[in-house]
Amino acid sequence: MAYRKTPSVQGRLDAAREQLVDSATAVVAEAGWSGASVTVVAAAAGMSVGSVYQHFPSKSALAVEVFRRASGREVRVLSEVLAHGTGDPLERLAHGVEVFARRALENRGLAHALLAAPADAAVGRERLEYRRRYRAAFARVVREGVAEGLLPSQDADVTAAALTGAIGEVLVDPLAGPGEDAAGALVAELLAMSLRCAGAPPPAPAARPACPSDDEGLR
Amino acid sequence: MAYRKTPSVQGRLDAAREQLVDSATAVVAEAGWSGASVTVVAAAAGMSVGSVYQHFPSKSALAVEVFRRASGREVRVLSEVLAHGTGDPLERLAHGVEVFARRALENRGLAHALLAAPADAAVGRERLEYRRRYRAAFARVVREGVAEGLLPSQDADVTAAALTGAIGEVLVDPLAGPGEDAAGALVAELLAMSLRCAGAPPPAPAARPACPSDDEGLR
DNA sequence: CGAAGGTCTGAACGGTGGTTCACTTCTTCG
DNA sequence: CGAAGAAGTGAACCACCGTTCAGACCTTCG
Repeated sequence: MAYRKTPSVQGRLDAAREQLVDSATAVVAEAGWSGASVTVVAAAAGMSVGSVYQHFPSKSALAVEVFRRASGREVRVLSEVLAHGTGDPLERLAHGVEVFARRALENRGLAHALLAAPADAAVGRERLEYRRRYRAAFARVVREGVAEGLLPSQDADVTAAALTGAIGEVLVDPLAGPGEDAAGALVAELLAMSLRCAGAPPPAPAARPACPSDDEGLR
Repeated sequence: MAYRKTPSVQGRLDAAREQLVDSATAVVAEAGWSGASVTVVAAAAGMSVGSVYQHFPSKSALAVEVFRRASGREVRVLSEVLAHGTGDPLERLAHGVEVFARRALENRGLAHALLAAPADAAVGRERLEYRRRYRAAFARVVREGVAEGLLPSQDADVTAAALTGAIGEVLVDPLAGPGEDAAGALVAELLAMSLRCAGAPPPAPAARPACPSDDEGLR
């Protein structure tokens, strides 16, 4: 034998793979799945088409990896907030919705690709799986809220599905357009809606003890 | 001239076009947009590939027609119930959600194709438009509810988007599997969730004004 | 009937885009 | 250095699918 894989080579290989996945993610966020042809992705990663197939057996496999990484990040963040955040279940739910929505709004392209954009079959299957995880995370905190008497008895899975769908729907459409300041208001509304959806007691009408956030017309 | 289009010929033509759209709809409901190649659709309609192009200038145009017809039916039914049904806005909202969900569950394949399945760009654009209509219909009744003091002040568009998204999400996944009886329970839960989402007063606890909201541990 | 002018057919075409592979370039180690 | 063998390249390949078109077949009316 006159050649063996040395650590530096392996490092370069790993880095190239990383670079490939990152570039592909950027392309997907920018141009959607349909715009992410092997040719384009390879070019973005600064490698040849053939090299792509050194790292992944097929375009589908690469797409799935891209999806998993990005979705994995989001699920992790959301779960963390919902499960191990501070405050009672309601506060955590509120915080979770806000974080989820804010992150999505900050990277609309990627969010759209992950949540809604047309994708090939393999990615579609993965998407179902990850939606299930979003829902599981929401469902858990809803169940906790019910158990603690903060929320009315309900089917937590349906509520969780609704939250996932609702947030996705609100985000998919240019409801807020490219606006940045509108995003804040949108998130606030989304949050209020989410709490109602889970059956949290209404904040304002009950009594306004210490909530000075009345609509003072500030756009 | 020695030939002019006679009514019977025109009738045959129209019938063929109808047949084509219906068959295409069936194929889409069964196999999704990706399974609806021109070849397959033509075969299903009992005509040759070439004839398809006598009725539509392109595959996209046919797909859009299929989408419009099916979605148009749903929007019409939903709007009718929401806008001109009986009862106050809350009752109409409840009824609307139920009708929407029940119809979708009765034809999951088509519902999925209309609401969620990957489709080509033209259909995607159309989908955005129709989602807007669903939302407009929901938003209207929510606004009425707010105006009549039945619902708390809120951004009706966000709530409407949430309802659309929530129902879609609940339907997309095999939450209820192929079950028939489970559908009833699912619709009931969906309905309760929708009312909460819009901020309708809780049904059971409200009825007991004397603050008897004790958690009696029921499940 | 038969000429005129439709409708209908399906094999062939062309564009797109994933995949391959013969070849070049680089790295390792005796 | 130079043999061995991996990494890297990109033009060619191929499968798929929407679209076309030359000809077959049908309907109308003088």
